[in-house]
Amino acid sequence: MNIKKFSEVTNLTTYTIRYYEKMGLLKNISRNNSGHRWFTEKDIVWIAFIKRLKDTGMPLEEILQYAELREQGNSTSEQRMQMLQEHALKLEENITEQQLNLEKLQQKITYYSEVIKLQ
Amino acid sequence: MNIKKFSEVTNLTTYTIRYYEKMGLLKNISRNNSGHRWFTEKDIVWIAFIKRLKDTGMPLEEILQYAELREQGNSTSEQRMQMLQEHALKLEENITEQQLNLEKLQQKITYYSEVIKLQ
DNA sequence: ACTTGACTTAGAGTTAACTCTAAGTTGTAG
DNA sequence: CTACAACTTAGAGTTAACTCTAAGTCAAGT
Repeated sequence: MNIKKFSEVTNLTTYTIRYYEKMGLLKNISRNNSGHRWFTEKDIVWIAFIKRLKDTGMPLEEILQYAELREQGNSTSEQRMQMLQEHALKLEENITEQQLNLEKLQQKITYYSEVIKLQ
Repeated sequence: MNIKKFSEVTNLTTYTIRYYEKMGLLKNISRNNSGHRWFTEKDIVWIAFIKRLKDTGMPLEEILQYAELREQGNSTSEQRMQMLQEHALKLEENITEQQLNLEKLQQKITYYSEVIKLQ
């Protein structure tokens, strides 16, 4: 598919897609015979994974490191696994923290509803 | 306490504290007789709340709106409660999403450990 | 009196992650 | 064969949230 279609499928703007390619997150994107990018299923899967890492708070620079290890093939599996393990641990901690934050907010909301009742 | 001490207590740099004041998040900070800011317990509590909103993904602009309602006194309690309710809802959704993300990452880690075992 | 160090201000600089512009090329429809 | 839309590139501009600089004031210690 062309970049327009890919941008619809991935929900990224064409700007962002080219930016990701320029910074090295997307490699070996094939081109059709008029020099335009041609994206495939594999690219969709890879972008989905990038988005998951990003949405869970991994900075693009770190995702780039992962991408570069991936580029080097199977010999880097262990390093990549380790990156994911560390990230998953941070994520777990973050979820716990957010659950506490949510509780505190709900307490404050309850407090507000008491105050409003008395007005 | 002076800004140095306040920065230690709140874990914000003095730059950030002045920035928050300049943008309107901190109002009516008192001054000592040489014109230096003088922070109190109330300011610590308020900063802690700002940080909670920020850490749960609320942009400073929105926190500023909240701060301005707060400034206007009790008549805005209902609006503030509504802001918090909407925010808490988003946070709840986000936590659910992150839990799914964590599961997916853990699946990937499991997959990696299988691959590595076979190498 | 003078140095030192913490404070003050306005405003400039930085960083991450986009987002856009300008100038040019290519493929298809009329 | 010409208009037009979609693509290409390099590089500039934007936004949020800081982060720092420069130039100055002030209080305490020697």
